[in-house]
Amino acid sequence: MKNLKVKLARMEKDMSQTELARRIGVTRQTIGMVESGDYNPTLNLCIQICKELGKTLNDLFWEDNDNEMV
Amino acid sequence: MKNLKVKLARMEKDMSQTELARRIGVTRQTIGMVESGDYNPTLNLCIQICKELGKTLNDLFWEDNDNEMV
DNA sequence: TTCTTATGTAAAATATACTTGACATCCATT
DNA sequence: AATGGATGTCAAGTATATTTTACATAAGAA
Repeated sequence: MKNLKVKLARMEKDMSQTELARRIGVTRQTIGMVESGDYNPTLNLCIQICKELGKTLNDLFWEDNDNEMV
Repeated sequence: MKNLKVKLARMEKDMSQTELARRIGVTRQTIGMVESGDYNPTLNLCIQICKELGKTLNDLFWEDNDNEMV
């Protein structure tokens, strides 16, 4: 299942996968896999993504709150 | 630097490293490294630890809130 | 004392995260 | 039509997370 939350947070910042990857110091492909794959990234990678996108771990990587009521 | 938050959360549940590891399906050493090492665990491992200990990613793995005021 | 449980640590093997390089498609410009 | 930016994907290589096995110490119970 896709991680739409990362993708959305990135697009809200008007940032390309390539740009996000460059800032973090990983490859474009790695970002792609985080967003679109059944993938198991490293905690440090998650944290760096969060910080670059101004989010927290719970925001982007904690269990899906997609169907959550406000 | 140590991750005291995981260790504390585990001890609050009166659970040994071995028991936590067994429930999660990893090795005792892995739990030990998470708690006491400069270590970069996998997101899935972090999530499983959180769920077993009744905590969230932010609780146990987000930046240190140790000096946080309540 | 002896036995057991909990923990720390270390070296070698295995599994897998991440890189590198490449090719393809789609879409917006020129 | 042609160029460039953004994304998807794939195969092979490298780095590192996790396992396995093992040994050691400390503390509590029998």
